[in-house]
Amino acid sequence: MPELPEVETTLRGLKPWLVGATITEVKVRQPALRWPVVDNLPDLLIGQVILCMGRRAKYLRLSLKNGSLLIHLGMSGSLRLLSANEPWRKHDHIEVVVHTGKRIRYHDPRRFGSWSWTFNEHHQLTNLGPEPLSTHFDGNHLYRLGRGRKLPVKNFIMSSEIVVGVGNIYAAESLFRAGIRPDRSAGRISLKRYIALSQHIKAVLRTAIEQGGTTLRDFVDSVGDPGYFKQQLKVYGRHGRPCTVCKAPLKLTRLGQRSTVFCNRCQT
DNA sequence: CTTTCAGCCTGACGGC
DNA sequence: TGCCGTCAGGCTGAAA
Repeated sequence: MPELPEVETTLRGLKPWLVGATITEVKVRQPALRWPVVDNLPDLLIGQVILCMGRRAKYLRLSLKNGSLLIHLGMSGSLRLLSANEPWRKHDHIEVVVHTGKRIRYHDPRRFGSWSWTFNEHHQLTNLGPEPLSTHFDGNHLYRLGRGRKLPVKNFIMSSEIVVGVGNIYAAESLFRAGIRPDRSAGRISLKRYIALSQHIKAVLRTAIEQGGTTLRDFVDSVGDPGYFKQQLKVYGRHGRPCTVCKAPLKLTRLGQRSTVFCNRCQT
């Protein structure tokens, strides 16, 4: 599934081909995504120049003169860069063609993703916490915002108003590396441990971005390879199997309707 | 205010 | 073999 590293990799791959290009064609075959795609999207985009592209949280933003397009890949979305017209595959929902002939295809079986247009500010981007890899995110930030909060620390670090881009996989992995139980209350964790946790979150995400950059470098031809970080996962998807540190069987629990794996001995 | 939870959607998988 | 239930997951908005 697209986590922050895949979104970042997608951005880096598409940018050179799209920034500065003029949109010549837009086809929406399936507008029923997370939110309905506006029906005049082609009119809004055709003839416009893509001025710049960026990422905020797990959103990709394409800035045009009149406004901007915000794309979220949801659970199963991917963007493929095509050099020529290709037959539409099942679950290909949207295509954007630019004047050079390059085209991007949006593919999303579960349709949890979104394409939203705005003339000014995207409301989805307000109330977002800092980027995890920025200097605005550190142990002090987590400690300060965690005071008085009773929810489990895993849910806390997965909240986008606290910090963005930490999904279920990376939350579990960084908590294991920091030795913190995922069900511990956010308000009952020391500054020292939050400093360690923030550092592990950064390290895990950085590694995954590097891996994405390696495995998905040719994402032009194949997108969404889910195996890129798998070898490095120490807890996610490994419940019942031995802890890599103490060999005790890893526990499975549910927090906030999310499956959560942890080591009952190493995480306290 | 904080926290919980249903809902969106398809494909994979297990049990019968 | 096929059918049916369950699960997976990010994010929102409503309920508690």
